[in-house]
Amino acid sequence: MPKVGMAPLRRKQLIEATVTTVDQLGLADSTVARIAGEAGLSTGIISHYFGDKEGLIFATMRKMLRDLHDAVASERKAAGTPAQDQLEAIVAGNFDETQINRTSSRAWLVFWAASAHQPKLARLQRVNDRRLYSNLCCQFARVLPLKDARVAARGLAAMIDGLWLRGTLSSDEFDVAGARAIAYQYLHSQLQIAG
Amino acid sequence: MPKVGMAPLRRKQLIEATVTTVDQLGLADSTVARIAGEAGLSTGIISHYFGDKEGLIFATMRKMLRDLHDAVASERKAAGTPAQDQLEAIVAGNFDETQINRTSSRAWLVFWAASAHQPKLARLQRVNDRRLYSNLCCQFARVLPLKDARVAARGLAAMIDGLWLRGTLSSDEFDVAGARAIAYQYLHSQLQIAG
Amino acid sequence: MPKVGMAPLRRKQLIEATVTTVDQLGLADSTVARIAGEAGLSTGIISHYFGDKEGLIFATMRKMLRDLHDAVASERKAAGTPAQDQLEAIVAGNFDETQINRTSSRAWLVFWAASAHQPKLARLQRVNDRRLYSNLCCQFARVLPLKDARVAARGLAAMIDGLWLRGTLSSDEFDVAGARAIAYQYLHSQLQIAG
Amino acid sequence: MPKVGMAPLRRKQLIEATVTTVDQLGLADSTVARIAGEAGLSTGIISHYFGDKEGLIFATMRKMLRDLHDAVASERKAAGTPAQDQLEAIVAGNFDETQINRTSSRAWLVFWAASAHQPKLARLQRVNDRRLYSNLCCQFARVLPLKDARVAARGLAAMIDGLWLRGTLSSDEFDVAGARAIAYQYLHSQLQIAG
DNA sequence: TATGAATGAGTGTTCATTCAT
DNA sequence: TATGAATGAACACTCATTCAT
Repeated sequence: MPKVGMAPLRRKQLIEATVTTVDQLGLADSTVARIAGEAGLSTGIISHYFGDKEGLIFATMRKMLRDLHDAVASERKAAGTPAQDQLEAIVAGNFDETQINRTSSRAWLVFWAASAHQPKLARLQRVNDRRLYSNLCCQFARVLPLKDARVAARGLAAMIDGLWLRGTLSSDEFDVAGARAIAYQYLHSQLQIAG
Repeated sequence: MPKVGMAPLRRKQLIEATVTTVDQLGLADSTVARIAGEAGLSTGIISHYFGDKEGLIFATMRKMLRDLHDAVASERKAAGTPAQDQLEAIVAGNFDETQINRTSSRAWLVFWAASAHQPKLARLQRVNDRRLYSNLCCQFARVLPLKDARVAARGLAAMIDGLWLRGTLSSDEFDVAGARAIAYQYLHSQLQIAG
Repeated sequence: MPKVGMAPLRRKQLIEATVTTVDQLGLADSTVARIAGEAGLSTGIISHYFGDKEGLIFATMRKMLRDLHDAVASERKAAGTPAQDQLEAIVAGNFDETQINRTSSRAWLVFWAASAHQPKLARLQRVNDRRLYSNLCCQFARVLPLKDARVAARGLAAMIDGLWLRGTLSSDEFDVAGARAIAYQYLHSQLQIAG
Repeated sequence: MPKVGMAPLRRKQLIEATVTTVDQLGLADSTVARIAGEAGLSTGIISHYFGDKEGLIFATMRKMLRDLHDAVASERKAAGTPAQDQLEAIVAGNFDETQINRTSSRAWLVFWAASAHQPKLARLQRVNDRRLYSNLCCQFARVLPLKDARVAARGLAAMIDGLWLRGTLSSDEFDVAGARAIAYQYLHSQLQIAG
């Protein structure tokens, strides 16, 4: 008799195996056989649950975006309501441990690059970009003129992504505290324009 | 005697075809046949001049780094000697037209991601990272205490890369002027700490 | 569950197809596509069962050595215990129908030549050479002084291989009876040294 | 002005480079580029002097046969006229230093195997086989009934080839003296049948 | 629900050959 | 006479996908 309710478990297993494999080998060398092997399952299972490899990659990137969203939401919930608190929470969420660990961040980089040539991934990535910008913009607009808020949002978004990118590509350990400090400093300098 | 002196021309042709193809199709779909076809040459020529595909990719990334270096060097030569002028020149060089055009910048992104799993590319990319940081640090150190200079350099490097990354991934045209303004503003805010 | 227990059948099919193809075309023209086609299978199956072409060639040579060993063992089992009987059985085994038919013997020649430049094949071939020599030496030593036994063994081994080689390269049908007679005559002449 | 009379020199250079390369790499890995490189010449030169690769291989095998013929002829000339002297000279010629050195003998083996699937090489090899047999037969027939002479010739030819084959494939140094002794012993045993 | 044997199109690479010089 | 740049067909091998079980 077939086991029932395996679907969510299998999907989770396969997505985690994909992140791990992509981190270790890159997207080009992440064959379905290796991903399935990493999950301790057979190759056929992937088409069973995700249609094809592209579907698995898509689901994996979507899951990572959801995790990032959750990390930010969690920080914001815990923070105070003032604009500065909320902005700091967004920064903190983006540098959350779940986001900047080696495995995740290298997978992120790979998916970003892939999104340049895969419309479906590009759509996901763009939603994410826009959300970060619009979240920042919203908060800055509470205390800055809209024009300044937009610039500040763009600058802080770039700062976050840039710190993350350089941290990921660096051979050294990601200096999270330093990165956060730099982002906060920028954030505060933008808020002081208001004062 | 056979045609002589073709080597530099052929190498240039093939490297340019690689950038074009990588921009259009991504690294995964940039087969040697397509690159050679883009260059109007045969597949065999690639191994003739670059050994194998990896050699061609490596040479292409190195050429892009050289171009970036040239763009920065050119801006710095044209700028005044004060730290602020030199720092602005470094920013300007990184947002030079040759660097932020769609073709180049998408190829850049692809190579960055690839460097995460190809040691040879990683070395090139790391040299580049370090050079940007060290150039910035050097100039900041002329007017800031070393500790502050380091933070400012890390922040500005991240800002440059972040603006570039978001501009590249965005579906809209790269707003160079806006990006430069944001970077300059950050740069100036860091210098004012000194004053 | 997928079809199971196909492995031994497929391996057998592919090895036989290899012998056939090597006989007909030589090793250089025995492409994996042709071997797979001869077996009525696809090219991918070769790497599935043998890793790569080299693995298939190795397995094929090993199988041929096993067949030769079996032919000799079978003759020796059927023969009497005296040294002369055993020696004749060894000769007979080497000229067994399974060994001197056109297909096998031409494949043998090809593998011998290939073993000169492929260490793995060389090892197989050397084990075979040594076994023939040591089997002969053992039996001769029962009735001859060791020194004479060694010479006789080397001579008879050479005679067997030489007759086989010339029979294979000849354009005429292999005259097995004649070859066996010449080998027996040499064998008897060596044994008479004892008497 | 073009150099004249280079043809014989170039042909010699290329043939020697072919023997060397075939010994070191085998026929499959002896590309025209490597052979030409070994000779210190360019690839184009081969088609210039030999038409194509096949022509070079053919010329090389023919040269080796000529060398063998010369070695035997030289020994026979130096030997007495009696049948036994002539037969011993034929054996000696076949085990001449020029024939059993590692380079030559491994090239021989390769060409033998190749002749199984290349009609042009097969013709050369067959002429050689027949010549050895017929030379032996001729001499044996001077002292033995024709029927016995034929058997003796076939046996001695096989003995010579077999000793050579096993000496070549062996990992140890070729024991020429031992090989010659075994061949002489067989030769003498055949002649004694007459007495 | 899950397997993994089997496929065959697609890839990077090699190499004999050609030919302008 | 001699070169070596250039070609493109042929090759071994990989891998996403299918499907009988």
